[in-house]
Amino acid sequence: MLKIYNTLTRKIEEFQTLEPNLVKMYVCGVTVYNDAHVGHAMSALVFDVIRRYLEYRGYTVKYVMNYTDVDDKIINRAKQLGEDPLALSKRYIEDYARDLQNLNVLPATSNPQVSKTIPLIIQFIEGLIQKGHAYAASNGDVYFRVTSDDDYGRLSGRKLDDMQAGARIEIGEAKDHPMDFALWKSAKEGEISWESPWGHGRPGWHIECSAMNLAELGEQIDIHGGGNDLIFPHHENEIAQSECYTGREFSRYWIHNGMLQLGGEKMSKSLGNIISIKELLSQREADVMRMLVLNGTYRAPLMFNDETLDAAQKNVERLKSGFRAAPLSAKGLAPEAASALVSAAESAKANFIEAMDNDFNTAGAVAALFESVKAINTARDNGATAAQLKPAQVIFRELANVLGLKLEEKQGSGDADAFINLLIEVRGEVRKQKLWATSDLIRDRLNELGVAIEDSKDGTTWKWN
RNA sequence: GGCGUCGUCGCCAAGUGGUAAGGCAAGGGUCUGCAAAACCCUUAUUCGCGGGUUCGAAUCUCGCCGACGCCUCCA
Repeated sequence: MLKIYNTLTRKIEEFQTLEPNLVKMYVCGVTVYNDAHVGHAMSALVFDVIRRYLEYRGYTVKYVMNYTDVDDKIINRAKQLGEDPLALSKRYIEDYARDLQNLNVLPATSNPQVSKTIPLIIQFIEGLIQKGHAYAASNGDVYFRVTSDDDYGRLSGRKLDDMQAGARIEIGEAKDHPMDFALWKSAKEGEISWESPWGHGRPGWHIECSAMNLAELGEQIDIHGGGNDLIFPHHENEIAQSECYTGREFSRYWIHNGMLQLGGEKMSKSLGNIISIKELLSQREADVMRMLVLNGTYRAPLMFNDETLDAAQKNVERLKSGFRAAPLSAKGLAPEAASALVSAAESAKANFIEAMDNDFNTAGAVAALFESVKAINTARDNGATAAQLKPAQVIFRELANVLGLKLEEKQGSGDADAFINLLIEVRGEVRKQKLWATSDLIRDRLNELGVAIEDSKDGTTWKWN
């Protein structure tokens, strides 16, 4: 039985879907005006693993991740670059999609965009006004009336009275209540805008997600995800809008990932301490970033630095060792030992599922993977043939896939293989003659070129580092 | 100040009332000409501190200390 921590109730709850075997899941995507950073990667990876696991458990997952392509920051950046805002956001949408692909994140079922949801957003706002939950101000803005929603503050655990102290009203805003938030913003001169009953303008941030949710998944969804920095005000406001509009419970489960910590601080655009996904992937395999995330708790802050990345890289290397081939000359395992290997793999699988069922305990799941590796490597050391390793490796691969780990040995171009094999062969001859200095020279020089040599009783093998 | 998360081996980290998973690092060993890789063994009587509940607590409860996040755009 899958159990999930629900931010809304602050409890671990049994997971039950609205419709049998179908999970409707919405995850807040990014505002596309710049390169996505490793913090975005963490969030994307967390929800990718959740999605993969739900599918592994037999659910069909409708996975929606939006792009915010209309926003102040986009408009400002476009102005700076002298570019059309929608052209700019289109570039970064394509860019982010590539980043996600490079991180081995499965594509969403759909990626709605604000700019393509405007009519529904307007309709949504009109509905809220009709029901008395929103009002058009004199300046052309439309605001949500927070006092009209008795439940306002329920996700973040805040009371309206407590919130007022910190709230501030920007100059030019015409709110009835300081916490009222914009559903529609009137356009400034020369800004991108759409025609609406309230004049030219564009949607506020929060209404976009409510509208795209409705468009893609309907009135009620199973899981809403995002970073925990979105709990307030973004998700709070989404709940207010959606539930006031439809009169029904919006999302059953709210899942929030913790923030990536860079040098002890949260990484964010406003702090400027950013490492882009592209920078990271130019130095590390996608599996390394994924392992970093998997080895922690998705809800907790995650330390991102060279040390934690190195540790993650070693974990990845170790897991890869489980897929190494058996030597051709392997003499084979006794039947009991071979079946013990299969039981070990199946037991690891059971532990894996148990861990993942417990609020996606990926660290526990990774530990189960290490169990598999150990069993496989021990069997190989004891002389298991390729055929005997196979069943355990198949299970191991299945579990690695659920976590989205590729665990591929690095491939060279292929062109060099013949020459490397030749050098290995020559080295073999030299070793027969006990010319160790020459043999070690070849090994060292190949190592410098990224080729790792491994001698064993059964001959010499090599791989790219 | 308000809301929330969290403090477990040198480091990362699981554990959700029944007597401390896993990885890295470290030490010893097997294999090897020597390495590397892999394998085997060792490494927390103890879970921030102090009370309480219980036959029994890292796990529940109270207090304290400390870290972090949100309360303004943010994954």
